[in-house]
Amino acid sequence: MTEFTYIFNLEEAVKSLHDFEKDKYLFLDTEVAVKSFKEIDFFSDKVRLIQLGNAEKIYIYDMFLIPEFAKYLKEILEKKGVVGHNLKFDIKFLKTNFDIFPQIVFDTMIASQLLSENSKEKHSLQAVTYRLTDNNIDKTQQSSAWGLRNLSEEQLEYAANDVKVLREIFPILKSRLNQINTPHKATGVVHETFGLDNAVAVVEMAFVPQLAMIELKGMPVDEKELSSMLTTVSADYQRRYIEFVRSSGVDPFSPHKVTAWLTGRLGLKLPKTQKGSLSSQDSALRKYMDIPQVRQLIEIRSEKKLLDKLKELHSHVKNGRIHSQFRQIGAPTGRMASSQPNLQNITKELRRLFKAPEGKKLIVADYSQIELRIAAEYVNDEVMIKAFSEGKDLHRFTASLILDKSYEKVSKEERQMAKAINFGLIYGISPRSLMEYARNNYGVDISLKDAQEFHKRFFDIYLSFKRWHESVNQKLSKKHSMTVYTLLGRKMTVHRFTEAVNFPIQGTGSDMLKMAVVFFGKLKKDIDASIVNLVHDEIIVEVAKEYADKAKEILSESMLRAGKILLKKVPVEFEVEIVNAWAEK
DNA sequence: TACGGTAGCTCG
DNA sequence: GTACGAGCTACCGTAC
Repeated sequence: MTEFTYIFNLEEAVKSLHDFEKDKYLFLDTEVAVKSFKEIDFFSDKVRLIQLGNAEKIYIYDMFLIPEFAKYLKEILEKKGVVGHNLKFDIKFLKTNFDIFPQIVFDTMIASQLLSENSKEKHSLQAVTYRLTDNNIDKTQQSSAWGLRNLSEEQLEYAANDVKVLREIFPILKSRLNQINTPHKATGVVHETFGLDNAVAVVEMAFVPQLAMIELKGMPVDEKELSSMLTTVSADYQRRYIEFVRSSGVDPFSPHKVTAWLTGRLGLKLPKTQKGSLSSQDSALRKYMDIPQVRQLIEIRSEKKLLDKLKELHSHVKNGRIHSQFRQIGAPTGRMASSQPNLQNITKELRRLFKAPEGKKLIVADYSQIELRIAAEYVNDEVMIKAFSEGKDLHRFTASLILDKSYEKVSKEERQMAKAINFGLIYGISPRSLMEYARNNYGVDISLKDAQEFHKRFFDIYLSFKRWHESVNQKLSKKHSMTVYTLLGRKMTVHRFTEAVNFPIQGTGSDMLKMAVVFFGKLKKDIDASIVNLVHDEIIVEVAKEYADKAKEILSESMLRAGKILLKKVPVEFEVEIVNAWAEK
């Protein structure tokens, strides 16, 4: 049994707050009356209960009965720290229902994810509680009818219990995070309020409310243009699909029938997939592009993809905006993942549909070659650091050294090839894969012999990269696993070579982006500017026209500050532009 | 009919 | 000796 007090009287509610006067932070949870648990609507669904607790007391406030209490809660929730599980959810509802926006938070879900050594581990409150305390909490009431006039004793007991377990898991998570030494000292209000010393955790916690606001704001989209494009593409696709089936007698989306037709009727030679069946993927067909039927097949497939993406986007538009969901730690590296819809893999062609509304502008900013810069800093490669310091284009620079020609004389194609080498080789790509990678991604044909030569020359030029790979290989062959860190101190135990070399680079990139977002949130103050999308090394801000220049300045300052904290030897560069649409840079 | 795995494409 | 990290759709085999 959990001790709690259920409060549905304003006077009693206000009085109860005296018990929290001395606390620096409180434990919080909310229960929401939703129309559909499958499709939670943060704008129209209503918060029923707000549970607040400290070390001694747990109060359950019935917000259906005392809505006026919100203004008192706003006072303390925006001033004190708040501990909760998956607080992005609660923050969004507190914001839409009561205009309450807690910013000093400790999220136990995020903490658990940061500590996790196993990517398959679950991080629900139930799972985390079970792992840390062996206490198996009952979640059957979670999706009960929170809109009922009279809540049952079970419901109230359940609501209080979530706060009780928060109280138990918080100190365990905090102390485990504090046991990890991070190269940068934790500072700021989150560090001070919770006694949280882990710099990565401090950044992640400060990021939670920022992400909540990004989701609520949504990405602006030109609904009219999206609809008309959908109509046009749909008609064109149907016409071409029918024509293709009529002339070839084959369904272009049945891999089995397509490969049989390509090899049998057209006499093509096709590579095998991993499981041994014939592959008809575009990269395998590219060399047969001069055969009209093959070209038509490729075009139909690509138009179908376009059509599907248009449909997906269209289905998510609400009042001219798309409110995608972000998982804050979508990958172990700290990168986010976006879904419903994924706004992180929108093609260049479709980016023009994302337009600032009337009277607004978009600011599109992205770090330049950030992973290479991070890699140079991380392995402390003098040659690469020098090249970056001199403001050289690294792809051109690599090409000039590998091909042994002057920097100025490197052709566009040679630069493209070096780009493939730079990105591939810092992660230990093999010569064979390099050859395929260069062809598939950069349209550059090189022989296996050339690939082997370039592979060797890359490591001869960038000696620290060679030493890095050797050292990782050595450690992994000695033991089954090794622990790797980002430049901020994000930690992971890895078992494979590729993970060991990728994690610090990609992870530092996400550290940097999250820090930049946190800085922007602090610096922008009252300017009417909101982040509307994040794509790994890119920040997109929507801002009122008159503040566009100011917001651009603040965004630049934020990105620079984040970059300079993590990169001491390599200069940070980024592009920032004020635009109407999220079109090509 | 529902679910899980794979292939193939998009992005950084 | 090995590029890495995601999401979404379609297909296909398996379980109910």
